[in-house]
Amino acid sequence: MTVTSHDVARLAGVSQATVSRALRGDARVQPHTLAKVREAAAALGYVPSQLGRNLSTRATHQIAMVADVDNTLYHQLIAPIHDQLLAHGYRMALFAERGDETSQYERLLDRSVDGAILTTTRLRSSLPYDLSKRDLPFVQLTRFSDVVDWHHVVADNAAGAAAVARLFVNGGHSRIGAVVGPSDTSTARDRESGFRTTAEDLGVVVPSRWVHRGEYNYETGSKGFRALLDTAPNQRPTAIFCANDLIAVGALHAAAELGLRVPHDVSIVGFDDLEMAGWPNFELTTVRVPREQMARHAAELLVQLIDGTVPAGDIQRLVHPVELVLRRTHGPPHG
Amino acid sequence: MTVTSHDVARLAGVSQATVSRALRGDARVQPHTLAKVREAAAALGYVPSQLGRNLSTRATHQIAMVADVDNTLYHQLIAPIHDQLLAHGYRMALFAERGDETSQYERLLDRSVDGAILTTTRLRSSLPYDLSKRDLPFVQLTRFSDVVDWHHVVADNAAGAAAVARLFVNGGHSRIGAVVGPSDTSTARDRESGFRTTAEDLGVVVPSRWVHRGEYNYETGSKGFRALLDTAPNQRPTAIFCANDLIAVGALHAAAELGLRVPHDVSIVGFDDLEMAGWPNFELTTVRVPREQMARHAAELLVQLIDGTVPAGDIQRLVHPVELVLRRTHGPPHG
DNA sequence: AGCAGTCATGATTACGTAGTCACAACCGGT
DNA sequence: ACCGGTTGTGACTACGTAATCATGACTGCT
Repeated sequence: MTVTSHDVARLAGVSQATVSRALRGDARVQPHTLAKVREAAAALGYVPSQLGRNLSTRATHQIAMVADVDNTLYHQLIAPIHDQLLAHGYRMALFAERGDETSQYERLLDRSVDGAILTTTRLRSSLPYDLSKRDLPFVQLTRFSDVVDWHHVVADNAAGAAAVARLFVNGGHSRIGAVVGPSDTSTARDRESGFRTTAEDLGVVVPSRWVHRGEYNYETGSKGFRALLDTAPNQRPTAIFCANDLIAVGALHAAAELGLRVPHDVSIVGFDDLEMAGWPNFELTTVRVPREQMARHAAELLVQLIDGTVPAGDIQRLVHPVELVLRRTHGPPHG
Repeated sequence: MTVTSHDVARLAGVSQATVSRALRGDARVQPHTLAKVREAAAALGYVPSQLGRNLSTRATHQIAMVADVDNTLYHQLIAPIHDQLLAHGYRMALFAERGDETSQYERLLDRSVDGAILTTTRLRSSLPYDLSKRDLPFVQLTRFSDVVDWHHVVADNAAGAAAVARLFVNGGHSRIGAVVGPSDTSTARDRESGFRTTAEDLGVVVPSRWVHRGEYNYETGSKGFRALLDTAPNQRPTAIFCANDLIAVGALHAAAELGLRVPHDVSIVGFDDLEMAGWPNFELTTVRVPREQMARHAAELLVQLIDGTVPAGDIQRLVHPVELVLRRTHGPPHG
């Protein structure tokens, strides 16, 4: 049924080994032989079996991308990683995060992938620890685990959040709040603490009642904004730091529904600089995270870990600088 | 280095074959033996190699998802397909569409995937034809090729577009235009012709100068809208059908920048009903495509083609009904 | 011309699993 | 006690490739 290298060998009148060598471009095969093999392969429509190749070389040239497929942000990481890996001859298998870490575990260790990029790691995830014990090359992207010190590529979340705090306080705000992400992620921790400690250093305390916490999504922004703003004007913050742009968009919509003008009544600043942040109807002031660059960097690092260019023990902790992008959702406080 | 079933066999004092049977739950192994094997496997941290399994069974339980990773719409197909496949024990490998069809070809035929879902097929793509010749099970999702009649799961694009035409014409519009997708896709063809023929049947001709064509993205919407609307009020259409929501969003922003009120000055209707279409700042009238249902349907069909429940020759042409969603971007013409 | 060295190719084997076949132990019926 | 049948397990092999090792032909040097 399936055409194998043996079939090609038979037709070309050579051995299977020669077919294998010829089609992989081994320099040792005679031009004449090469031509015969190529011709036979083409005549039979031969495509080398990746399965045989995988088993023989103990490498699949496939890497696992563990991501949250419901979240826009991760989609934007997928494309650059895919391309970068492809440039090195690797394919991408997508492993959606669905809460159950144990199910990932076996699938990552069954030799069907040469390495992995983890993007949904929580602070107390043991998956990174387990994988490191088993010598599976992997890189944590955007977030990392506290359980084991391991390679990661992240944004300078603390610095970005600090820049927002300075923007607010230096802009004259003294009543500031935040809608932050889940506390078991390194991004949420670093963004929240970077924001709060910097504000405090500048003399403005962010009270806990003005910090709303939730998942990184639209709904958190919408609900969180209402929780902080739906009260008397003198009881509420005049500036809100949203821990990512999805939250900020939810907050913007909630503001519109509450009849609050942005930035006149309340300043809203996001984080990530998703494409939509720049759209005319948002013009969201936010912190630009060099996602594409980070994604490529992570893919590159992973490939180097796999081929041994970077030894697994030489832990890479790559922090990419971020940049405050000033648009139209921030301003001085009024009233 | 790697722990194999032979290692487990040695420790448990049984044969490799018994290990294989025991861990796959074969009923023929004695409870006593099963316990021994399980214990040995756990002690060694044994994980069955997917590579060995793949080669032995000639199945990978992995399917290829060929998609345009730069397009939001496809991201929303990925999650449901992923989950549906996972429920049947299949993984998903992501193959980004990067123009070069020949490169996909080999990667789909090297036995590393059991089947494929194609979402970026163009009308004259020969890939579906080639794959069908090679007996690779696959399903076309959202779009299909004209080159070969093959399984596909699509929305009723013509009916959806016809509903928009009726909405416009019955709502009193007599000057209507459209911003449509690339002419080499079945979606663009069916949406455009459904719209134009229905409008004509109702007595309103859509002139070619009011039909702008481009890729399915924001920029097409923005440019196309300007091309049709940036002229004297009596020279321009009062209603625009956008062939998808991304185009509609681009059009909405262009309208805002041109100072045109929607729907007072111009009605804008999209297609797809992306999540953002319902956001408070858009409230886009559009045609709802049951993406999730279609995606699951395609995944289900593919699994059935692979396991033979549906014979490859029994071509499935599944057309999902669509629904007009009336929001705030359509209305009667003024002036 | 003889010999070490190179080169192209073939023969054989490994990779890790699952499937086939063989076999020994045991069963119950006569 | 003999025999056909069942049952659990082991031995062996296939899957398709790449790597290792072997071999015979040829090269260039003396």
